[in-house]
Amino acid sequence: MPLDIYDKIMMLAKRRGFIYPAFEIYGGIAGFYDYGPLGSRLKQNIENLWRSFYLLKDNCVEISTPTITLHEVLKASGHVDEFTDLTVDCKKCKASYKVEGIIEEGIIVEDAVKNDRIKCPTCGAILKDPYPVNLMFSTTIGMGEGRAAFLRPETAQGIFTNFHLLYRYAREKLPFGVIQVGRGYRNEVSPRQGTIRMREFSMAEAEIFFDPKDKTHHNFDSVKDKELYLFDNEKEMKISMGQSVETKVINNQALAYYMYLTQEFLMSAGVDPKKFRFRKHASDELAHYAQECWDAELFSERFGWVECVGIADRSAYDLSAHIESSGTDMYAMRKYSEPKIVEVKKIVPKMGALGPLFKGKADKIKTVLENMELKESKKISVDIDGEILEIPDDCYDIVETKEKVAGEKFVPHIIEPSYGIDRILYCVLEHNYREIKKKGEEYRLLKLNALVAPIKVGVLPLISDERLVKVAKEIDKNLRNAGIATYYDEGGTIGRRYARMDEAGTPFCITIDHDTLEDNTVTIRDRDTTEQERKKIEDAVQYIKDKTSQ
RNA sequence: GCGGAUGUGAUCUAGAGGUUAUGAUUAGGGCCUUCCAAGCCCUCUGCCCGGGUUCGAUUCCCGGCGUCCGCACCA
Repeated sequence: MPLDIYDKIMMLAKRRGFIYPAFEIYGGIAGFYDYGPLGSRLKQNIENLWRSFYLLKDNCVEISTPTITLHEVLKASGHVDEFTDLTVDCKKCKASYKVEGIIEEGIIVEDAVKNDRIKCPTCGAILKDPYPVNLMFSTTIGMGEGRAAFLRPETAQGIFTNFHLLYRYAREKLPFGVIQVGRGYRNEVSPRQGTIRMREFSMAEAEIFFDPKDKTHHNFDSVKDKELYLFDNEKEMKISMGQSVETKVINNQALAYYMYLTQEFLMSAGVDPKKFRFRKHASDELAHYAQECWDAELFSERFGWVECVGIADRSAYDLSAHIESSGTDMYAMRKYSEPKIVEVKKIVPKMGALGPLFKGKADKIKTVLENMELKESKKISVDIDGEILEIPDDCYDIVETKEKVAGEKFVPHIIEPSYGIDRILYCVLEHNYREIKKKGEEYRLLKLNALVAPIKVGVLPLISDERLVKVAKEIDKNLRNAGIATYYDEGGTIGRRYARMDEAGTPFCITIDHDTLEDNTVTIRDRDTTEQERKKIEDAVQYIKDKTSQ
């Protein structure tokens, strides 16, 4: 079989130090890859470019939380239950299935298991002994029993569990956004598509907290004429931001805005616009927490359309879950323009009467009474640990007071753009890989965008003449001191060195020749045109800086 | 997870039950060299792992792991 583009990219990636299979000397393990020197830097550059969009353009803040996450967090978030699939194998035809997927409609999984109602969809045999499969890596914290924990399947929960603190940090104003860049872990059943599906992967997530009554975005007007490439599972369309929200193709401004930001980011990272689209999730493929979700998909010649970014409206799901499960107040306040005066009828317990009558239970009764909604019925009874107690009239007063109410409490909604960095990185490599013929010979190059290229400039003395080498090394040092990633090379011929830089995706090369010694000029070679321009050394440095800084 | 195919330096590849396992590319050193993988000389790196059969296994058999294809899975 001829090598396809994936094979070629993985070959180049390994040879040039972008991507290696992890633990290869011990046989390797599916779903794990190492980033080599160039890959690491490319990944960092992509991540930092992403940060510049969210931290600077959108004014989010960044936090960093542990990858090991307490069981309680993921139980509350729904991952423990939703990530666990009851699986069953057919001994006859050796297939395995999710129980949920193959039982008759309307039957509960537990009942199906109990009553032998799971049939193999292929051969019809009755299937027995289902077993749970959880896609999260589990571990324990501490010695002995310890506390149950998982490696996080997403970075988002680390942001949610800090919401009340971050809300204070944002000085109690919505909307605000928090980002996190880090590793996530999923114990995939059979990861098979290189860095597209890894068991440990890098993700960049933003969680933007909104008042559910106001999902507008303050930048929306300035970009409302920009167009988005959308695919609603039937047809592709190009539609302006403003129109997409008006016609409810996209539910709200905020969602549309982060889609736009995503599109801009991916283009700056060097994605081919012809291999990009947003696809809307059908209702049956939505994650357990999502209300609406758009994926940014990038086209791979090997893998087809690959989901690289998910932009979901998670509504109040996560914060509500953590409020209920932890008891922490994670509400936000919608302040009235002026405080409202509200007349309130309150029950004020008389402890002098309650105490002697109910003794040890009096304190609990007091708490219940104080939090009770006052109803019309005359008799008041309370439920204390399952015991219904009637409270005589003389144990409390009903007091009418006027209270100032500053606003109403609500659970913020969350819009979550979530990026799979490794997938984006692979697609960027694939979209920018070129093969051309040079003098009849195969010639490979990576046309990486200068913003993300791991090496910004190759510094090359035309020949290994001592005088040229000396100047070249000096220029190289100055460039690095100016914060520009360089690669100094004096080995072999100049053509070979250009070729090396082309394969590494380096956008520029500075060549030091004999004229340099005369007049302090160098040539700058452009990777994509191979054309050269002669400039003063200082101008060349400035030129490279301008072209490559994020 | 199931079935099939497959595994030789960093990369691509030849090979046979038996001395020191091909060739090319890359990489390193040298000569040469005033702009796109030129040439010449030298050099480094390898039979996926474990077990079995055999006097002898990188080669045959079994298992594991990796990769690829199909099925299932991918919240």
